[in-house]
Formats: sequence, structure tokens, C-alpha cells
Amino acid sequence: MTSKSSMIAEMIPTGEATAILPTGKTSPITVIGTESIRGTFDDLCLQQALNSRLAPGVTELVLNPDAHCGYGAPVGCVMVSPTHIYPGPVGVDIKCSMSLLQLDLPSDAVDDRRTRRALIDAICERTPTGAGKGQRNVSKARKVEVDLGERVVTEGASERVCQELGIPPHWASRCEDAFHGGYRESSDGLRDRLGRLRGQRQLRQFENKISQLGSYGGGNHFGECEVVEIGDDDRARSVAETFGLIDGQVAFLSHCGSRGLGHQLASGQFSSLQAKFHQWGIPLPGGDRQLVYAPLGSPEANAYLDDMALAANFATVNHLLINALVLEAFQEVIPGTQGQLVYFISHNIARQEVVGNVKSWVHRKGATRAMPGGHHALQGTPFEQTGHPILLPGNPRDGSAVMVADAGAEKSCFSVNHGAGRVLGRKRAQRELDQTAIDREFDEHDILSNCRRYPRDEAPAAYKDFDEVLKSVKQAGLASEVARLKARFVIKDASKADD
DNA sequence: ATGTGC
Repeated sequence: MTSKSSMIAEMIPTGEATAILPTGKTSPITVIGTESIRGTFDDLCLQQALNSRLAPGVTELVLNPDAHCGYGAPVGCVMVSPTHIYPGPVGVDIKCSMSLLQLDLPSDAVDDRRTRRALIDAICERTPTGAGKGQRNVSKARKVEVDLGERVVTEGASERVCQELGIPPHWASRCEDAFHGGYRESSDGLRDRLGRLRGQRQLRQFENKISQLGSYGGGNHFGECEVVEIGDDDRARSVAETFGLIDGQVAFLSHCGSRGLGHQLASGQFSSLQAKFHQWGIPLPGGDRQLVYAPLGSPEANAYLDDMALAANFATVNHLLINALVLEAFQEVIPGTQGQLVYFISHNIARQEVVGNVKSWVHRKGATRAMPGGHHALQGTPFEQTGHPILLPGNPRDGSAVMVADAGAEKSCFSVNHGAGRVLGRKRAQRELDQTAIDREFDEHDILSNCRRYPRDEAPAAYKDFDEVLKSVKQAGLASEVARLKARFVIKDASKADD
């Protein structure tokens, strides 16, 4: 163990800093952050970074500028292992992701507040918010029965699944991974796993979980209507064209994950692995039971990867269905509206990638994949020349960002942050932030919301300075900004705010 | 994050 101050002292001010661990010079942590951002990492967050770096089989650890305390590993880190899989550094919301839908509407189409109110109502009718909330008012064609639900979680965004749910099948080509997190060719193994889970009653109320397809959930999940502002340089304009972004037009940004299903599968994996560690008497990394792991090739690792894939498939189809429903809502309010998916990309997933020359599992926990043009893994995708879109939520007041990776991203294992990152804990934000000031700020920026009062623990002031976070990424040479997204209205779970 | 928590 080392103190926060000695660890910080080793960091290089430009961002690509290295912290030396007590084990010696061979175990660096890569820290991305300007000086002021590095001041936002508290002791527990740094301790979690140390524990994760020192855990068995871990070869790389990157701490991102949006990092804060997480489950075993910090939210906002990348952890690499060629030999072990770690459920904690994937997180409890498996394949929590961002998606962006570009609409063919000029920004003035959403200037009128009544139009925006109508859009909020039409979207909320189709995509409920809140824990436990599932679909409502769904047309019979979109009602997801159990047999279709089984195909959703075992096939992901297959052509057949997309067709049956009214999702344009070509949107699958705009997904970081359209199925399984890309780790298993066939769905048969997943069908076996699903059957076993349900047979052993380890996956309860599957019908209920499946009914949550097309819903946002709560917490920091949201849907947000945006106006696209493409950066004022040639590269931004050219990359934006490949991404399908249109300057001055309306877009819709969504943040959600695998809902109750992912939560249930992740929790089940934590408890079964913790029981095995206890039974076998294996030491926990850093003494933290949230850092349980399984060696690759073991039955435990395979079971985890199967469950991760089931949840990942749910999250993928959930996002695509939400985007289809949002487009339908726009078409109801503004007939003739067309929309194209820009991209769907996760920030809570483990993927198999080559790091250095070693095939490894890259755990991104609150971190976004960032592969630049020319990266071998992008061959055959629409983004092999430019690099893929990176979707980063900021906050409604300051906007969100679309970025593209640069060559420097290799030093962060081809990853960037996943947003602004919390600076105030939820309870502290609830206690300290002023509701009237928050609501006034939204009024001043003419941002509408479905919430009568915006949740205080989700207010912009509860998060780090987004510009400083982006500056950290740019200064370290990881990625460049392509566009800013400026909020016009926000859809969030209001149940905790209406007190 | 969550069939929501001090």
C-alpha cells in the first residue's frame, strides 16, 4: 500500500503520467488527467486503482480523468489481463452504453416549447424511466414475448431480432459489437447457459426482465434531445461526415444498460464467485471481495463470460429498440422525420483485444473504447479509415461530446473516459445542492425535462468539469473533439426528485 | 446500476 500523496507525486503533469507501485518499477499505472483533475481522485479511488493493478494476471491499468470510487475497481478505469476475467471491473450494469441517433431536422424544429413538450410526452409514453419499469403502451407488433426474449439475449442484434422488433437491421453495423461483446461465434452455448440458469432458478422473473426491453431505467441513465455543433476545423468536418453527423441538426443521445437482467446476472456472479473464494480460501486482491476473479478457461470464467454476453445482448437490443421508439415518437410529433443511428458504444464491458502483442481481456469500467483509423479491429466497419465515434455524455448545461481517437490512444489501451464522472456523492449532492438554482439553470439555458424538479444528485454540479475532463483526454493525445451536442430537453427518472 | 434506501 502507498499513500495518495506519494502516488500523485510520481505523476507527470502532461497527463500520460505513471505512478510507481510499492512492488517496484515494473507495475505502473497510467493516469490520464490535468493537474486539477488529478486532485479529484480521492483516497479510496486510488486505493481501488492500486488493488486492481496488483491483482493476479493484471498487466495494465489506466485511470481516466472521470475516475471515482466503484465496485472493486474505480469507475473510470481500464484493466487488462491475458489470463483472468474480473466481474467487478466490468460492473454491475453490464454493457451500460451510449447511443446517438441523428435526425434530419434543423435545430429550429425544436425551438418551440410546445413541440418539445409533445416530444417529451411521446418519448415517455414509449420508453419508461425508473427502476423496475418495463414497457407500456407497446403496439402488439413490438410486444416482446418470452421466445423472442430468448433470442434477444442469445443472438443480440441479429437480423431476425431486429426485424421482429422494428429495428432497422443495418443499425447493427453501427454497433461497437452487435452481439455477445464479440467473444463467441455461436449462440448455442448461450442457449445452454440460459436454459441452465432458468432451470436452476438462478434467473428469476425472466419474463419481467424481458418486458424491460426499450426502457431507460434510473440513476444516471437518460435520453437527451441535442443540437449538433460540429467543430470548426477540416478534420472534424470530414470525420463528422463519415460518422453521419449533420451540423445544426437535431440528434438524440441515450444512456442506459442491461437493466434488471444485467443486474441479476452480475449479482449472481459476484455471490457465486465470492462463495468459491471463501470455500477455497483464496486471498482476495487487496482484501476486497469486490475484486473476485476467475482464471480463463475455468468453468467459472466461462460461466461469467456467458452471463456477461447474455446481459450484453440485452443491453444492445435495449438501446436499438429505444432508438427505434424515439424515432417513432419524433415521427408522431413531426411527421416525415428520418433518423440514422450514428453509433452504439459501451463503457462497462470486457472485450478480447490485442494489447501490445498479447491477446487479452480488456475490462473497461466506465471507460470507452477509442480505436483510431487504421486499427486492425476496425477493418470491415464503416470507420476503418477515421476511427469509430466516441460518445461522451457531459452534462445538459455544458453539452456532451463526440470524439475520435488519435494514435496516442495506444498508451491508454485504446480507451478514453466515459463522461464527466461524479465529483459529489449522491447523498452529498442531495444534501448540498440547491433545487431552485438547478431548475433556474435549466430555465436559463431553455432546456426542458420530463422531471418536475430535476434530480439534485444528477445536477451538473454533481459532476466534474466536463471541459477539464476533455482537456485531459486531448492533452494526452488520446482523442480529438468532432462535435458538441447541446441539450434541448432531457428525459430522466424523476421518481427520486419529486420529494 | 438495481424487482431502488438511512
